[in-house]
Amino acid sequence: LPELPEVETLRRDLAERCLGWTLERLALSGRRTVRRHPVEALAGVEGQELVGVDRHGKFLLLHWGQGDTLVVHLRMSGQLLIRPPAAPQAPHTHAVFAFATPGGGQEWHFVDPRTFGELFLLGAPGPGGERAADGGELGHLGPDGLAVTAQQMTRALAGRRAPLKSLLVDQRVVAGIGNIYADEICFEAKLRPDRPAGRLRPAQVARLTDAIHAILRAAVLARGSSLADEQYRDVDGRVGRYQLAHRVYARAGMPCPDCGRPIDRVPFGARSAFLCRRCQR
DNA sequence: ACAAATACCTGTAAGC
DNA sequence: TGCTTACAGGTATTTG
Repeated sequence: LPELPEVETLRRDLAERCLGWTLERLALSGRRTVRRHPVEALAGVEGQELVGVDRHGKFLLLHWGQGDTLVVHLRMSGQLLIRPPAAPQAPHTHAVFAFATPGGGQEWHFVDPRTFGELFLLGAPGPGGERAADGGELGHLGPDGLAVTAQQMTRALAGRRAPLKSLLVDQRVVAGIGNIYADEICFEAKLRPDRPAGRLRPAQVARLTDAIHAILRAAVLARGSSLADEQYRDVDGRVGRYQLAHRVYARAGMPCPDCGRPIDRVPFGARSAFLCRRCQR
């Protein structure tokens, strides 16, 4: 599912191929796709040129020529596909961006079976006319996972009794990590995901921060993870390959790559955590 | 202030 | 075979 590496792969592909394209029409058919503000607020983006593609955590930011920023979040099952003009739409296509391009025309199809994903215009007035407070709709996000420092992690973890994994997936602490990469990061750092977050020694916080950077960077290089359902696809519909490098996630019973002991699956909230009891303390 | 639980969804797989 | 149930999980919201 789309976490930081998958959204960063999307960002890079769009920035490489789509800058300078002019949005001629944005057709929104999904009833839940725009829900933070009236859908009409997006009409103003039509006619503008795509001038920048940014990312904070799992949020994709599309910057347009007249200063608007359209935010895309794929949540669980969202995909953004580059398709030729008037290409057939896959089931659950909720938005179609039609562009004028140097080559003639292209489309983006926003596909999202589970409808958790969303689009919104940064700073647009909400249903009651109110605007988001300081920092906008993204103001709650912590530092991006690729840039977070050990000092920032130390501050965020201090005094917290919650399990380490809970804080790794808390977007206010560090933005971009989800269930898959939290387990992989804990393994890389040799720390149990269920240990209290506030009791890490400075050397362990440093190891954790290094692990965050190393795992996320490696996953970006591999163009993200596609799980068994192959739900995650890039703009061309291709799967990632970092799932081949997973060492603990969804690998219960398989040998730990470092010590050979079978990987454990332990209940974690309403879900699970995967870890090696011998290598992770 | 913090922590834990729940709602939101649908496709897939497992179980009977 | 066909049905029911459990599970996958990011974020906002609610509850404790």
